[in-house]
Amino acid sequence: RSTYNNLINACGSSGNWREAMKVCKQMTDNGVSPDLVTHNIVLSAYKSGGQYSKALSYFELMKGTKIRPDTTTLNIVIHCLVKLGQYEKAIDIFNSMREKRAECHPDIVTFTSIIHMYSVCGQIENCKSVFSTMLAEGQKPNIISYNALIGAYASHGMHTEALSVFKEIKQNGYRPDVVSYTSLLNAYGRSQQPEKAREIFDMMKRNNWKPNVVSYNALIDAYGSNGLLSEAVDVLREMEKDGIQAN
RNA sequence: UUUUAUACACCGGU
Repeated sequence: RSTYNNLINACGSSGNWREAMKVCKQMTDNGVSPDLVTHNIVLSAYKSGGQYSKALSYFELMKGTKIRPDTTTLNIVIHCLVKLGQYEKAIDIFNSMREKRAECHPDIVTFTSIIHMYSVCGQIENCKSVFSTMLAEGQKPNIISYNALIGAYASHGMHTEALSVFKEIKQNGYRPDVVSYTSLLNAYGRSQQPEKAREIFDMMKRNNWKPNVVSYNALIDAYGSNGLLSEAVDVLREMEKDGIQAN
């Protein structure tokens, strides 16, 4: 079964969900029954292939089996619901997970997904409150959850709030990573402060992080969308000089 | 051992 699971996963995580499903069928044809991990891998295969509705249908089928979903299952389902804009349903699942007698409870991934969801649907205040709820429920944040919060503020140009989360990361003994810096950079780019964006970019380098193609793109965008076209082009050169392939 | 969360741009679809 592990062999099949690995094979399905190999197909699915490379975006090849059709192939993943073929292997899945082959597995049952050969008398090997899927387990919870198989189901999660299949859901994940649909998710990676952008087949969110198919994932939800599969989840419905799964409910008719003896295999109970776990937190990972529900996390994938929430992810798909958010992609489809079905925020209410995502919240329903989240709330049901938070009930005391629930079979599986939210973990750090669940909370991060919900923070991201509120960011996507523009309810930024809720990002912060979900983060606070998470802490109150004894779930320690990690760099990804912090980044989700910075990203939420950044996507709305709320640089002051983004910066305060960035500082909080350090105060709590974590180290901001490339995503943290790039998100903060975006917060400035989207609030018409390209020079501040550049400062963050340079700070990232000084702290021994290698900006990746996303970071460079973000800086180019910070300049470009604020009318500083020659600076934007200069970044492209800087990028080549630093050995980062433009995309 | 295998499954889930966060950053940019562009393009296409509804």
